[in-house]
Amino acid sequence: MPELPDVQVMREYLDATSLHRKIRAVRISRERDILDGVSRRRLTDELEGAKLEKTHRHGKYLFARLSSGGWLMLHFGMTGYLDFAKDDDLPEHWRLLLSFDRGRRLAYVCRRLLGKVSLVDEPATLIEKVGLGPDALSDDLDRETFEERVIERRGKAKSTLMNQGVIAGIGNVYSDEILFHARVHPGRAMGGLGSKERSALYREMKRVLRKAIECRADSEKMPRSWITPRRGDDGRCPVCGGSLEQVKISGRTAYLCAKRQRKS
DNA sequence: TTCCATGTTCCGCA
DNA sequence: TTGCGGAACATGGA
Repeated sequence: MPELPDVQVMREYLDATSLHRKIRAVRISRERDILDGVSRRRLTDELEGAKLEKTHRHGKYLFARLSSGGWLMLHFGMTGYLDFAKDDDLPEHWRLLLSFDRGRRLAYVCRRLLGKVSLVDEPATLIEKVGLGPDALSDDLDRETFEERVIERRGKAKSTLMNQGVIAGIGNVYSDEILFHARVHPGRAMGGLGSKERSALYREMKRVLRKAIECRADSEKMPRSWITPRRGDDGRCPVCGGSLEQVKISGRTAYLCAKRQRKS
Protein backbone atom coordinates (compact mmCIF):
# COMPACT_ATOMS: atom_id res chain seq x y z
CA MET A 1 0.00 0.00 0.00
CA PRO A 2 2.17 2.88 1.13
CA GLU A 3 3.91 4.78 -1.62
CA LEU A 4 3.56 8.52 -2.09
CA PRO A 5 -0.10 8.51 -3.21
CA ASP A 6 -1.14 6.14 -0.43
CA VAL A 7 0.63 8.21 2.21
CA GLN A 8 -0.93 11.40 0.83
CA VAL A 9 -4.38 9.83 1.13
CA MET A 10 -3.59 8.79 4.71
CA ARG A 11 -2.44 12.31 5.43
CA GLU A 12 -5.75 13.71 4.25
CA TYR A 13 -7.51 11.05 6.30
CA LEU A 14 -5.60 12.08 9.42
CA ASP A 15 -6.38 15.74 8.68
CA ALA A 16 -10.08 15.00 8.36
CA THR A 17 -10.37 12.83 11.46
CA SER A 18 -7.74 13.56 14.08
CA LEU A 19 -6.50 17.14 13.98
CA HIS A 20 -7.07 19.45 16.98
CA ARG A 21 -8.35 16.71 19.27
CA LYS A 22 -6.78 16.34 22.67
CA ILE A 23 -4.93 13.05 23.08
CA ARG A 24 -6.22 11.50 26.31
CA ALA A 25 -4.31 8.24 26.25
CA VAL A 26 -1.53 6.55 24.31
CA ARG A 27 -1.10 2.82 23.85
CA ILE A 28 1.87 1.18 22.14
CA SER A 29 2.44 -2.44 21.21
CA ARG A 30 5.62 -4.11 19.92
CA GLU A 31 7.67 -1.01 20.66
CA ARG A 32 10.95 -2.83 20.08
CA ASP A 33 10.00 -3.33 16.45
CA ILE A 34 8.14 -0.10 15.79
CA LEU A 35 9.74 2.70 17.78
CA ASP A 36 12.83 4.22 16.20
CA GLY A 37 15.05 6.36 18.37
CA VAL A 38 12.39 7.12 20.94
CA SER A 39 11.41 5.27 24.11
CA ARG A 40 7.87 4.25 24.96
CA ARG A 41 8.08 6.54 27.94
CA ARG A 42 9.13 9.63 26.03
CA LEU A 43 6.66 9.10 23.20
CA THR A 44 3.83 8.68 25.70
CA ASP A 45 4.89 11.75 27.66
CA GLU A 46 5.07 13.92 24.56
CA LEU A 47 1.77 12.75 23.11
CA GLU A 48 -0.47 12.64 26.17
CA GLY A 49 -2.37 15.87 26.59
CA ALA A 50 -1.14 17.24 23.26
CA LYS A 51 -2.99 17.78 19.99
CA LEU A 52 -1.98 17.04 16.40
CA GLU A 53 -1.91 20.48 14.82
CA LYS A 54 -1.02 19.96 11.19
CA THR A 55 0.60 17.42 8.92
CA HIS A 56 3.44 17.27 6.45
CA ARG A 57 4.42 14.60 3.97
CA HIS A 58 7.78 13.98 2.34
CA GLY A 59 7.97 10.96 0.07
CA LYS A 60 6.59 8.03 2.02
CA TYR A 61 7.02 9.73 5.39
CA LEU A 62 4.12 11.38 7.23
CA PHE A 63 4.66 13.95 10.00
CA ALA A 64 2.16 15.42 12.46
CA ARG A 65 3.07 18.49 14.49
CA LEU A 66 2.41 18.26 18.20
CA SER A 67 1.05 21.17 20.19
CA SER A 68 3.69 20.25 22.78
CA GLY A 69 6.44 20.89 20.22
CA GLY A 70 8.17 18.51 17.87
CA TRP A 71 6.67 16.21 15.28
CA LEU A 72 5.33 12.68 15.33
CA MET A 73 6.87 10.74 12.45
CA LEU A 74 5.03 7.83 10.86
CA HIS A 75 6.48 5.50 8.26
CA PHE A 76 4.29 2.68 7.00
CA GLY A 77 6.67 0.02 5.73
CA MET A 78 4.88 -2.29 3.33
CA THR A 79 1.69 -2.93 5.28
CA GLY A 80 0.99 0.10 7.44
CA TYR A 81 -2.13 2.28 7.48
CA LEU A 82 -4.22 4.55 9.70
CA ASP A 83 -7.65 3.72 11.08
CA PHE A 84 -9.93 6.13 12.92
CA ALA A 85 -12.79 4.50 14.81
CA LYS A 86 -14.38 3.89 18.18
CA ASP A 87 -12.03 3.51 21.09
CA ASP A 88 -13.17 0.04 22.09
CA ASP A 89 -12.65 -1.33 18.61
CA LEU A 90 -9.06 -2.56 18.31
CA PRO A 91 -7.88 -3.47 14.81
CA GLU A 92 -5.60 -6.48 14.47
CA HIS A 93 -1.89 -5.57 14.35
CA TRP A 94 -2.35 -2.14 15.89
CA ARG A 95 0.99 -0.65 17.04
CA LEU A 96 0.08 2.84 18.22
CA LEU A 97 -3.28 4.04 19.52
CA LEU A 98 -4.13 7.65 20.24
CA SER A 99 -7.37 7.99 22.21
CA PHE A 100 -9.28 11.25 21.92
CA ASP A 101 -12.43 12.56 23.53
CA ARG A 102 -15.87 11.20 22.73
CA GLY A 103 -14.68 7.60 22.54
CA ARG A 104 -12.64 7.93 19.36
CA ARG A 105 -9.15 6.78 18.60
CA LEU A 106 -6.62 6.85 15.77
CA ALA A 107 -4.76 3.60 15.22
CA TYR A 108 -1.47 3.12 13.40
CA VAL A 109 -1.66 -0.44 12.13
CA CYS A 110 1.34 -2.30 10.74
CA ARG A 111 1.11 -6.05 10.26
CA ARG A 112 4.64 -6.79 9.06
CA LEU A 113 6.40 -4.43 11.47
CA LEU A 114 8.50 -2.89 8.75
CA GLY A 115 7.16 0.57 9.54
CA LYS A 116 8.58 3.00 12.09
CA VAL A 117 7.22 5.55 14.54
CA SER A 118 9.39 8.29 15.95
CA LEU A 119 9.58 11.79 17.32
CA VAL A 120 11.61 14.47 15.57
CA ASP A 121 12.30 18.17 16.10
CA GLU A 122 11.52 19.01 12.49
CA PRO A 123 10.67 16.98 9.38
CA ALA A 124 13.87 18.37 7.82
CA THR A 125 15.93 16.69 10.54
CA LEU A 126 14.65 13.28 9.56
CA ILE A 127 14.82 13.99 5.82
CA GLU A 128 18.47 14.90 6.18
CA LYS A 129 19.30 12.01 8.47
CA VAL A 130 17.77 9.46 6.11
CA GLY A 131 19.15 11.28 3.07
CA LEU A 132 15.89 11.63 1.18
CA GLY A 133 15.82 13.38 -2.18
CA PRO A 134 13.15 15.95 -3.06
CA ASP A 135 9.56 14.80 -2.85
CA ALA A 136 8.39 13.52 -6.23
CA LEU A 137 5.41 15.90 -6.32
CA SER A 138 7.03 18.99 -4.87
CA ASP A 139 7.49 22.03 -7.08
CA ASP A 140 11.18 21.95 -6.18
CA LEU A 141 11.48 18.87 -8.33
CA ASP A 142 11.05 20.62 -11.68
CA ARG A 143 12.15 19.25 -15.02
CA GLU A 144 15.70 20.60 -14.73
CA THR A 145 16.23 19.26 -11.23
CA PHE A 146 14.89 15.89 -12.29
CA GLU A 147 17.36 15.82 -15.20
CA GLU A 148 20.29 16.71 -12.97
CA ARG A 149 19.47 14.12 -10.36
CA VAL A 150 18.85 11.30 -12.74
CA ILE A 151 21.18 11.74 -15.68
CA GLU A 152 24.42 10.49 -14.12
CA ARG A 153 22.88 7.48 -12.45
CA ARG A 154 24.41 4.15 -13.34
CA GLY A 155 21.53 1.99 -12.19
CA LYS A 156 18.44 0.80 -13.99
CA ALA A 157 15.56 3.14 -14.74
CA LYS A 158 13.24 1.39 -12.28
CA SER A 159 15.81 1.22 -9.49
CA THR A 160 16.62 4.91 -9.91
CA LEU A 161 12.98 5.94 -9.72
CA MET A 162 12.67 3.86 -6.55
CA ASN A 163 15.85 5.24 -4.97
CA GLN A 164 14.57 7.46 -2.15
CA GLY A 165 17.83 9.38 -2.10
CA VAL A 166 17.30 10.47 -5.70
CA ILE A 167 13.54 11.14 -5.56
CA ALA A 168 11.37 10.47 -2.53
CA GLY A 169 8.02 8.72 -2.77
CA ILE A 170 8.06 6.23 -5.64
CA GLY A 171 7.98 2.50 -4.85
CA ASN A 172 7.58 -0.74 -6.73
CA VAL A 173 4.00 -0.33 -7.95
CA TYR A 174 4.07 3.28 -9.12
CA SER A 175 7.50 2.98 -10.72
CA ASP A 176 5.99 0.33 -12.99
CA GLU A 177 3.01 2.54 -13.78
CA ILE A 178 5.26 5.51 -14.61
CA LEU A 179 7.61 3.42 -16.79
CA PHE A 180 4.64 1.89 -18.58
CA HIS A 181 3.18 5.25 -19.62
CA ALA A 182 6.59 6.66 -20.49
CA ARG A 183 7.21 3.51 -22.56
CA VAL A 184 10.58 2.83 -20.95
CA HIS A 185 11.65 -0.71 -20.12
CA PRO A 186 12.41 -0.95 -16.37
CA GLY A 187 15.73 -2.69 -17.00
CA ARG A 188 17.14 0.08 -19.22
CA ALA A 189 20.08 2.00 -17.75
CA MET A 190 18.82 5.37 -16.56
CA GLY A 191 21.98 7.06 -17.83
CA GLY A 192 21.48 5.56 -21.28
CA LEU A 193 18.04 7.05 -21.89
CA GLY A 194 17.49 9.70 -24.53
CA SER A 195 16.33 13.13 -23.50
CA LYS A 196 12.84 12.48 -24.88
CA GLU A 197 12.59 9.38 -22.74
CA ARG A 198 13.72 11.29 -19.65
CA SER A 199 11.17 14.00 -20.38
CA ALA A 200 8.47 11.36 -20.67
CA LEU A 201 9.52 9.87 -17.34
CA TYR A 202 9.35 13.27 -15.66
CA ARG A 203 5.97 14.07 -17.17
CA GLU A 204 4.47 10.66 -16.37
CA MET A 205 5.89 10.68 -12.84
CA LYS A 206 3.95 13.84 -12.02
CA ARG A 207 0.84 12.80 -13.91
CA VAL A 208 0.62 9.25 -12.53
CA LEU A 209 1.19 10.27 -8.91
CA ARG A 210 -1.36 13.12 -9.07
CA LYS A 211 -3.94 10.94 -10.76
CA ALA A 212 -3.37 8.16 -8.21
CA ILE A 213 -4.10 10.57 -5.38
CA GLU A 214 -7.24 11.69 -7.20
CA CYS A 215 -8.23 8.01 -7.32
CA ARG A 216 -7.58 7.78 -3.57
CA ALA A 217 -4.78 5.32 -4.38
CA ASP A 218 -7.52 2.79 -4.96
CA SER A 219 -6.69 0.53 -7.90
CA GLU A 220 -10.36 -0.03 -8.60
CA LYS A 221 -10.80 3.67 -9.28
CA MET A 222 -7.77 3.97 -11.55
CA PRO A 223 -8.17 4.58 -15.28
CA ARG A 224 -8.67 1.58 -17.51
CA SER A 225 -5.45 2.40 -19.30
CA TRP A 226 -3.36 1.68 -16.16
CA ILE A 227 -1.53 -1.52 -15.33
CA THR A 228 -1.58 -1.27 -11.52
CA PRO A 229 -5.01 -2.94 -11.25
CA ARG A 230 -3.67 -5.79 -13.39
CA ARG A 231 -0.74 -6.79 -11.20
CA GLY A 232 -0.79 -10.29 -9.88
CA ASP A 233 -2.80 -12.11 -12.47
CA ASP A 234 -1.45 -12.78 -15.95
CA GLY A 235 -3.11 -9.67 -17.26
CA ARG A 236 -3.10 -8.06 -20.66
CA CYS A 237 -1.75 -4.70 -21.65
CA PRO A 238 -4.65 -2.27 -21.41
CA VAL A 239 -3.36 -0.33 -24.41
CA CYS A 240 -2.28 -2.92 -26.98
CA GLY A 241 -3.78 -6.13 -25.61
CA GLY A 242 -0.44 -7.94 -25.54
CA SER A 243 0.35 -9.97 -22.44
CA LEU A 244 1.93 -8.25 -19.47
CA GLU A 245 5.35 -9.56 -18.58
CA GLN A 246 6.91 -10.03 -15.13
CA VAL A 247 10.63 -9.53 -14.67
CA LYS A 248 12.90 -9.17 -11.65
CA ILE A 249 14.68 -5.83 -11.41
CA SER A 250 17.02 -5.50 -8.42
CA GLY A 251 15.09 -8.15 -6.56
CA ARG A 252 11.66 -6.60 -7.11
CA THR A 253 8.93 -7.83 -9.44
CA ALA A 254 8.30 -5.44 -12.30
CA TYR A 255 5.28 -5.60 -14.62
CA LEU A 256 5.57 -4.29 -18.14
CA CYS A 257 4.28 -4.59 -21.68
CA ALA A 258 7.16 -6.00 -23.72
CA LYS A 259 5.67 -4.68 -26.94
CA ARG A 260 5.45 -1.09 -25.80
CA GLN A 261 8.50 -0.99 -23.50
CA ARG A 262 11.46 -2.12 -25.57
CA LYS A 263 14.66 -3.30 -23.98
CA SER A 264 16.90 -1.31 -26.30
C1' DT B 1 6.05 -26.43 2.93
C1' DT B 2 7.81 -22.84 0.17
C1' DC B 3 7.46 -18.59 -1.99
C1' DC B 4 6.06 -14.01 -2.24
C1' DA B 5 4.51 -9.31 -0.75
C1' DT B 6 3.37 -1.76 -2.24
C1' DG B 7 10.01 -0.79 2.23
C1' DT B 8 14.50 0.25 4.33
C1' DT B 9 19.09 -0.82 5.91
C1' DC B 10 23.38 -3.12 5.82
C1' DC B 11 27.15 -5.33 3.49
C1' DG B 12 30.05 -7.10 -0.33
C1' DC B 13 31.73 -6.08 -4.62
C1' DA B 14 32.82 -3.49 -8.82
C1' DT C 1 35.43 6.19 -2.95
C1' DT C 2 30.91 5.76 -4.63
C1' DG C 3 27.02 3.47 -5.52
C1' DC C 4 24.65 -0.67 -7.11
C1' DG C 5 22.25 -4.95 -6.05
C1' DG C 6 21.28 -8.81 -2.98
C1' DA C 7 20.11 -10.41 1.70
C1' DA C 8 17.97 -9.68 6.01
C1' DC C 9 14.26 -8.00 8.71
C1' DA C 10 8.85 -9.88 10.57
C1' DT C 11 4.43 -11.58 9.32
C1' DG C 12 0.87 -13.97 6.94
C1' DG C 13 -1.55 -15.44 2.70
C1' DA C 14 -1.48 -18.26 -1.53
